[in-house]
Amino acid sequence: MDAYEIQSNLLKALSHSTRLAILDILRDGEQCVCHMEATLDLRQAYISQQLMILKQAGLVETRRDGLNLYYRVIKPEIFAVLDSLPAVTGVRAKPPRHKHANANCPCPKCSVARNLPLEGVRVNNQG
Amino acid sequence: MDAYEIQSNLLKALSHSTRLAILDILRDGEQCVCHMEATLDLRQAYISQQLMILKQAGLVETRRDGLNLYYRVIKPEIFAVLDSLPAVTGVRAKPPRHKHANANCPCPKCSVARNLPLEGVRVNNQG
DNA sequence: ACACTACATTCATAATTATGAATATAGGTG
DNA sequence: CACCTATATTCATAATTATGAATGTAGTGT
Repeated sequence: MDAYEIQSNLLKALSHSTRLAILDILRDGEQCVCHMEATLDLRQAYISQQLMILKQAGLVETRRDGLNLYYRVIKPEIFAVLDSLPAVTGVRAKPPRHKHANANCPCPKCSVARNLPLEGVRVNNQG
Repeated sequence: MDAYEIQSNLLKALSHSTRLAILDILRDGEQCVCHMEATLDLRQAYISQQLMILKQAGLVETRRDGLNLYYRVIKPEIFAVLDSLPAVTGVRAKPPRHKHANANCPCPKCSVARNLPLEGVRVNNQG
């Protein structure tokens, strides 16, 4: 496989809007699948498929913590690739933001972000 | 079409080894189709197809000069995209070089580069 | 061991892309 | 206008990708 094929394979792995969104989510560091599911509002199986493609391309890795699998980018250099696109296209995506209020993502990060009491802890309900 | 789709469309236009090679050829400025044909050793119709894809993606433009059509990149920013790839892949393609000695590309640039006498001009043949 | 949770995989098919072969066209020249 | 050259387009099909539906599996708690 010559250099151009290798580069084009990388580009193919990147050239999908869902995968671009996933990578943007991973800019802030590792995130679990359920987080992406809630953020992108897409089916879990679908996201998993896209994650597999990124994994096979050698762009992401996983870490298990209990039930949750956390994905992270292992080639931060791809962000330089992504960041070079707006100069060509003239558009810049604003990273998808998980609306914690509506989502019911059970992963630790989201529970905290949502400012919900942790299990077993109770705050006084006013109303 | 949202920003991610636009970006992924650009990436799709780039994610093909022949098109990457064509763009590298165009780094030095405009080139005619016959030049690419000789350089890449690919059929004319095939190259023309790839050029159409680059054109539809808004990356290249043409200029006619007599019989020859010269293609040039109109978004030099794409070179920044291409240049960001080696850091991820670890490989760097060396731009395809047209071997003037073997090729018989009739375009002006190539004739000159080959150091051949122009039409009608004769140098003394030794032998 | 059982049930549940978080995630992965397989299967099927629709959609798109890749690419060769053949043919068309536009511009130039005599 | 007839013909040549450089390039484009159309057609057909193989190959790949996209994506939903269904199902499988590993880890966790009881």
